[in-house]
Amino acid sequence: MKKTYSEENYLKTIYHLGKSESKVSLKAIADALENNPASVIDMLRKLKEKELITYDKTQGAILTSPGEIAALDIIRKHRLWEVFLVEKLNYDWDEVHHIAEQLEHIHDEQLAKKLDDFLGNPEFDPHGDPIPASNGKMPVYANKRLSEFEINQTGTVGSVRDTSTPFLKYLKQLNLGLGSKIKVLDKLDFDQSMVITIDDSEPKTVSSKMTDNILLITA
Amino acid sequence: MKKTYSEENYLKTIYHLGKSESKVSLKAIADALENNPASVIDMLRKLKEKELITYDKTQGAILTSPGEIAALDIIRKHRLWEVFLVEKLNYDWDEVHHIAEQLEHIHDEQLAKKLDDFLGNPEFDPHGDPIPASNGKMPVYANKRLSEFEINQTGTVGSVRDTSTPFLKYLKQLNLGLGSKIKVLDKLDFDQSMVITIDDSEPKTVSSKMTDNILLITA
DNA sequence: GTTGTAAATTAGGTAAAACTAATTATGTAT
DNA sequence: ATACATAATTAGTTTTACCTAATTTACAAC
Ligand SMILES: [Mn+2]
Ligand SMILES: [Mn+2]
Ligand SMILES: [Mn+2]
Ligand SMILES: [Mn+2]
Repeated sequence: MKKTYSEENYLKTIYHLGKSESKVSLKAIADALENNPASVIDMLRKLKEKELITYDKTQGAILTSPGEIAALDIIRKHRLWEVFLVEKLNYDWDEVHHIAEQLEHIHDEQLAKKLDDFLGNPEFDPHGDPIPASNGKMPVYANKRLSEFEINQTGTVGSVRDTSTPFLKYLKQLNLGLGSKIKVLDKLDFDQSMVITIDDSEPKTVSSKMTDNILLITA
Repeated sequence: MKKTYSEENYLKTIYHLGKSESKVSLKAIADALENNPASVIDMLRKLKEKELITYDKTQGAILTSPGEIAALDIIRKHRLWEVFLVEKLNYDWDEVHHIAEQLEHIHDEQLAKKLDDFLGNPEFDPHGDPIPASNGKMPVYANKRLSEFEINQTGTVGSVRDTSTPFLKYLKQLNLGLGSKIKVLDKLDFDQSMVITIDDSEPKTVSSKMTDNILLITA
């Protein structure tokens, strides 16, 4: 049962939203895909018809088992291609998302496996996100947000939750990348902003919006 | 002016047909794309509107300069991806065409150049077809059909004109590949079939349909 | 020059995936 | 309980890229 480009994007989005929110509402999907709610309900009915999701207004959208397998397959391909673009073609990590967004939809039975082998079976993509294995299993890794750190706690950057170009550009400018050592010097009560050091350089102040999107491996 | 997947396929097809036939008729395009003539005329008008081709029933379709640049860009990407699939992912040469058919439509300013560099700036794809440079220039190479050879003439296989899976499988079975040395032992007048040796092995008889699709470098 | 066939063209229609503009349902605040 | 705001849904429309079924044009054979 082959899926269209658009169906694949919906499944992927529902999967991602399901990880953070307890209910995947029609509105949330519409926002994530920047589509009109009227378009979204059409597609949700189509996916329901194909038994890739269940949907009703109170429960929201939930992937069925085949739906989740399909979503993980797209995510796997997306992240493998990102590794390829960065490791082999020398792209910067902030340039690859929109290309992987296209490459993830290439259909071929053997492609993901061959690409995976060629890349040396990487476990994480250039943003630190885990690459699902072909059986859908995810490696576990960085999981604590910088925003949840206490004063004086240290950790190593393992992943970023926002992969938009502006955010990644901002991190580059801060000299912050995967593997950077972070220490929290201070935490301001009134807006949750933090003063941190990155690899022991001069202290910098960062907003809660920033610290919420950095995941670390605790020391 | 970005192009759709479908527009790109039409431009590519018109380019290829223009190399072999003097007039690219609507019918020829319809056959090549396995589309209905009524669909083809719609698209030809759209491409004409965008000034990527000229078209009228007597002249047929002709690429304008921007149209040819676009076509060569798709062909370049197609052939570079085929090299990648064969050289890096270990696909066989008969498996890659339909994947390249998808990959050629990935849009990114830097991608073709980065891929080209990564592959070591190859001049020919796995089927021996020349890869246009970014300026549209084609390397020249194998150009004589086996069907045009005389008795006792020899040559080296440099390219195949038909890249369909059945044809390539047939060649594999004959033990014929790029670089194979061919000698013509006999040519049958009544159906133009030939008796040849491949790398000096036992003589084999091949049809004119086959010899028409093999291009050689003459010794 | 009539006739037959193939090629080109017209007219109208469909499916996918989006949209806008109402309308209805739901939940929260007063 | 009422009112307001937000979410969900309906109805109808658009664009792209196809289609089928006529119809018209071109051209070759006789
Ligand atoms: Mn990404
Ligand atoms: Mn996508
Ligand atoms: Mn090919
Ligand atoms: Mn194509």
